[in-house]
Amino acid sequence: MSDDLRGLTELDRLIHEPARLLIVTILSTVESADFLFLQRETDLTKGNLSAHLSKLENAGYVKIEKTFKGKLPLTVCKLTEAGQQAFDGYRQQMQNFIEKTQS
Amino acid sequence: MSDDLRGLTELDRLIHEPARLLIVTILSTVESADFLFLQRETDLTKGNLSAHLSKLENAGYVKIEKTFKGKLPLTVCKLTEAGQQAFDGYRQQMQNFIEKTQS
DNA sequence: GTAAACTGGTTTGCATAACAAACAGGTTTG
DNA sequence: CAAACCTGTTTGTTATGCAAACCAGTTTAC
Repeated sequence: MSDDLRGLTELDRLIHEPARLLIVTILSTVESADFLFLQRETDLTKGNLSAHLSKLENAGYVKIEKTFKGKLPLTVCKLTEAGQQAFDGYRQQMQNFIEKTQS
Repeated sequence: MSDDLRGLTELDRLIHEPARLLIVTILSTVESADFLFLQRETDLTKGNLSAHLSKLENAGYVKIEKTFKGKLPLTVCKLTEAGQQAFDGYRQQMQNFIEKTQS
């Protein structure tokens, strides 16, 4: 295979998934975000968002803190250093892909 | 959701899949390519390549012609106009995403 | 001349993953 | 105190990627 394209086979699938790419992108622009804010911003269903966040948490890309806002549960999400690096790396790979395929 | 990121939710999943993105990228650089050439270039298994090509064909992104080279079967693949447009559109969306998230 | 190995693929079976509906634990409202 | 609401999680279904197994035909070896 042409080396220029090798990167495509190494894309981080966890970041590559559009819903998670959106979540991570949003998280990269804020200090932290709570569950309902993320739901509004992403338009995902709660179930879907919950599942994606769990995957990102298991990967160590997002840190999730459960607290309370008054008496109601509050789930606060933050991109970790590893998450930020994975995001940066992904964009770098995509940038490289686009450059290599410039028409 | 911030409009800058809206595009992420509209990504063409057919192109977005890394294996197919690789196939389409290769096809965009050649007039046509036969099955075994694509297999060597992509490093996919035959089964996998066959399945991905079928999806691209069903989507109208790739045209597949079955002929013979001597007495052996020969499967020739070409990116269609629709496929080229989908590929261009995908790169445009990704380019836009990268620009909007420039750090 | 036929069995074995090879060629060029396709189909099948399985393990993951995305998605939304249903559920759950707690709280406020009437 | 029951119904509706809030903030999420779990469950069931469907689709997807993957490679092993398969298949039709061809060449090679004996």
